[in-house]
Amino acid sequence: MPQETFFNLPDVKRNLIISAAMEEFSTANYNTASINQICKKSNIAKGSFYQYFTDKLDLYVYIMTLAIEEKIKFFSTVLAEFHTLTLLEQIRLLFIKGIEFAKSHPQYAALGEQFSKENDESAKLSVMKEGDRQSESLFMEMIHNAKSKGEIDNRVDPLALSMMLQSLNSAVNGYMLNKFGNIRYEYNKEDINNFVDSLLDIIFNGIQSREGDYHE
Amino acid sequence: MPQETFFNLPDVKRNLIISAAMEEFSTANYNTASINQICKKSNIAKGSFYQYFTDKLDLYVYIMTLAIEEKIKFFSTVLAEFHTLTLLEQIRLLFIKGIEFAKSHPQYAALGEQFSKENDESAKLSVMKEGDRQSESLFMEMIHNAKSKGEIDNRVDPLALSMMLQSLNSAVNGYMLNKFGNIRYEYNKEDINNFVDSLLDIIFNGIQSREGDYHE
DNA sequence: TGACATTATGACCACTCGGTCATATAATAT
DNA sequence: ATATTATATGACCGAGTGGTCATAATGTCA
Repeated sequence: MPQETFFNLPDVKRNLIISAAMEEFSTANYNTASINQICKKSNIAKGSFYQYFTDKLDLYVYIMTLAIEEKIKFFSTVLAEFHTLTLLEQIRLLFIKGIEFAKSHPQYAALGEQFSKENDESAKLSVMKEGDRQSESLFMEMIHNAKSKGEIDNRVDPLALSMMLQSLNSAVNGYMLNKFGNIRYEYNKEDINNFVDSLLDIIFNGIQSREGDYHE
Repeated sequence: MPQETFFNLPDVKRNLIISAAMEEFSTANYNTASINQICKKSNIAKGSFYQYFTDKLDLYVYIMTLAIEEKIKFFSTVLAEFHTLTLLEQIRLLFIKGIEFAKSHPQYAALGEQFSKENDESAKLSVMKEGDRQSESLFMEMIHNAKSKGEIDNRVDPLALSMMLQSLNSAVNGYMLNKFGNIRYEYNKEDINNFVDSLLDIIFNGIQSREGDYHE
């Protein structure tokens, strides 16, 4: 955690440092990101930086924690109404909300992307000790719930499905980010919904030839 | 491409350099990987290195190209008999072979992992200019083939399915690598087969409750 | 043996890195 | 005005980076 000095800073200055750091860590990985650059971008002296943060790792964990908190806040309203929904609706909501988050918080999304690619194990561990961990078990919980309600077939392997959903979730985000990175979200809302529904259709109905209409 | 001098080297020495470089590039990303370390590991002087390769990028592209060629060689026999198989068999074969490749060529697999996480865009571009590109269109081709044969439902979105397969393919590999990284492959052959089949079952039949047996 | 081309070497260059520290400045309290 | 505390600063450190180059060693002909 940053020193008290950092939080005593005027808001403008503190936010400047934060956004400079976010820019750096969303562009480069832990080892490549440069404290010097962050200092330059935020117009503070090197010595000042080390009065706010004990070291590079301290800053890294702080920034990543901010991103995680923002994401949790964004998803909290969704999760609250989860128990009223079917598995299809739940997954759909998670996918759509994930894309929405990336659209409305591109900086945070880029930080998450970087983090998932991070090479430095100790940096990764330090961040994970601080928060998160829930998304993995979230899917598992959803699956078990749905199974007990008879929403999904008994033959489905929960572990395989969970891995599948996790993988798809991040793939969809990455895909959308690359594809529509610079276009305004509103414009593609329909496309995105259609794409997500196509994915869900595969997951729920399979790809094998089937006769007639959806037998839902 | 390396200089002629490099290929004139005695096999032992040349291979030592190659394996030292592979070790480095499978552990660190492009910017973090160190020429100095590679020289130390392979017992050559810095000056010698720069008589073999024009610069770091030259070495990087060369090493990655070797890995790609090895992977293509490994898959070529499989691809040759593809036209005789159903989509299910094709996908199954790709998944299983992918895991086998990672097991029997862990170094190459690690290089691929690193490459997929690479931050340096110019390094990535240089490698892609040199080879590859096929896996993306391979899935699409398979899907269109299967559709024309009536193997999969008309309602399935080819793009969504292609992305799904790609994503799952790499996820399965990463998952297996993490899970069984240090255990011998033979030991888990059954587990792996079962897991892949669970995934394929979901893809082909969906997860929605269905009555009776597989209606294949 | 001597001439010539090929390969090997490591000190050296300019640069960047994360981190330190003595010192200067500003703010607050007495 | 003085003493005390909190903040700001940038030169400096040791280490590592990719890359260069004059020089030394080796191999190959005549």
